[in-house]
Amino acid sequence: MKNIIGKVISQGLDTLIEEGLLSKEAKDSVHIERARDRQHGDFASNIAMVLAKQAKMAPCAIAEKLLAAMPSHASITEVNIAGPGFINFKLATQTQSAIIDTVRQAGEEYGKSKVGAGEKVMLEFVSSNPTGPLHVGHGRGAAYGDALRRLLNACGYEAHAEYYVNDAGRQMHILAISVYVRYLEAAGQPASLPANGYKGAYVSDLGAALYTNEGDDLLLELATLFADLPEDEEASIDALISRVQTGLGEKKYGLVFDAGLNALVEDIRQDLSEFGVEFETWYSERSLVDKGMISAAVEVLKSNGKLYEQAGAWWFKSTDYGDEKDRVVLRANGAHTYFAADIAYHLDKRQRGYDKLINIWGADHHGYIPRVKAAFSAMGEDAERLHVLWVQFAVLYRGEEKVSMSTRGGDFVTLRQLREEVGNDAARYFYVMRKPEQHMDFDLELAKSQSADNPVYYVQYAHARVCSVYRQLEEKGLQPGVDADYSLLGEQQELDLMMQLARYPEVVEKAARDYAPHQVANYLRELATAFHAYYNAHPFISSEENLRNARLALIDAVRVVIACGLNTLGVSAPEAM
RNA sequence: GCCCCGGUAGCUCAGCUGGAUAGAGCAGCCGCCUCCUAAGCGGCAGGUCGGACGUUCGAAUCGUCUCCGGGGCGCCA
Repeated sequence: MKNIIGKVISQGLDTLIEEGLLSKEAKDSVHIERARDRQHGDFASNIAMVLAKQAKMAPCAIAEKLLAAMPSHASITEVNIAGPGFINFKLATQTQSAIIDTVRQAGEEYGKSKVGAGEKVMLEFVSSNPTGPLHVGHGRGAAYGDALRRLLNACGYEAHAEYYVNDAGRQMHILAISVYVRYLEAAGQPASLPANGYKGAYVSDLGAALYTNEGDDLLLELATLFADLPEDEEASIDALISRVQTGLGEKKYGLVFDAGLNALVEDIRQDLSEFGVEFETWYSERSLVDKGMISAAVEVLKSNGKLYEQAGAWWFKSTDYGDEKDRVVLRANGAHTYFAADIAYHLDKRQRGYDKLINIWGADHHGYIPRVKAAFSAMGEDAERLHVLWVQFAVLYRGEEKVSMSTRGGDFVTLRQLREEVGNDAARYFYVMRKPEQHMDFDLELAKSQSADNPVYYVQYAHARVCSVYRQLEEKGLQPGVDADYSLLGEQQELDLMMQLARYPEVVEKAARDYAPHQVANYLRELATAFHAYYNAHPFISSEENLRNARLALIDAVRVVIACGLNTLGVSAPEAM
């Protein structure tokens, strides 16, 4: 429809250009949008106002000349000039109603496009440290990342989801030590968890399970283990880690370490899977180390002249790329930093053939973005290929009270708890209905007690209502007709619905381009509103067969689009509620 | 101190590649089930788009400054 109008305007401009009123560049400025207000028609163009300056004419005067120069078209029933110089177009009903068949024929393919042209996209998200179960903050990243993947795939990209498992850092050793202390307790030993160890109940469960499996094999002399630990909390736990490591030896320590790691990764995987979020790959940080990829990456940077040595450490010149300060990649003690691993990881993503890399990080990591982009460039990659998006935290409230969230302290609401309370659909919709960079107040009391007010039900209800109408039809022994006369659909609500249906592919494309699934959620609410209004205003199962068939076809198209949209968000479209 | 994100109706938020009277949900008030699910619909009320200046025919939208809220600035991950 837009194309038709564009063509008409373009032809009109050609005439004016020939007459010397406008220059050839005028045609580059043609912009057509859907009219905001019904009264303005269906589409509008601001071309006359844009060209006013260049032509040294009043917008309305240009509009009038253009109007006279534009050829008529069967699909356009009305053209007029309004406001400061908008040209409004009204389309023929039969042109608009064609969308009904378009939608129904496309089915679940409706709205999909090929704009991505098969570009391989790596979407990395959640990637929470496997030191505890996912909490509601991670849920937002999961819902957002997965919706984005679905959106990109709908637009012809080949998007894969990856979870980067941080299984190589100090935090994992702290988890191991926490599990070990709980193991000792399970063995009846009077051990005590360091102040900054992981305190969640799941750690006790892991310790107890470890005792069940290994018995007394992993016991160490308590007196020497806990004697004379440094006063500083961090130093203390580091000392404890190294004592347990040497005391147990590599193999036994590995048992303890893996007991925590494997159980938690599996727990996270299952949690996400139940949430409808599946990852193509789970990428281990340790595997980067084991394959020597970190040293390889460091060597590349060294040979590119991007590293220098100072105070025994190797620094990356990220300031050359606009970062605030240079960053350490190899510490004085020889160990690589997390940053070094990340450099190798991003290089590996490219080497695995991904054209575009999208990372979704929590807001607490945003200061980290410049150095990663810097390193990416320094490796000879195009920084434009790397997009780092970040989601703001969901600040949790229980009524008026803010809920503190600390994984170490074990005081947090898990994603699983949230899902059980409000259900997957409500949780997912709630998460993605806000744009990611918006701070989000997540009131648990509200989500739990008033879950029926969640907008997801409003949209799902529209879908269920259409299904219900078709069930009613069947009960009355009627069949939806094959031939429907759409010219009977002239009611305002019917035209509104057709317009909404036609808009869906544009919404999907824009949402994918903006990395903004919330735009789909907003659209669905608008479509559902239009449907509910229609439902209340007009009976569908009317006695007049032609009208009935036309209306049934229209609402079936609505059902199809709602299902498409909900699916894009990872939310189900129930046939009954 | 520097950097990033937010500041739009009582509350939670859309709108932001400039465009016509600034939108939705919730909360409030008034109506609507002999009729396809009332998890619904119709109506009323509610706004200095944080503030100032600037750019423009036109600014919630762009620029500069400023105020408020949140976050980030490790040889942590």
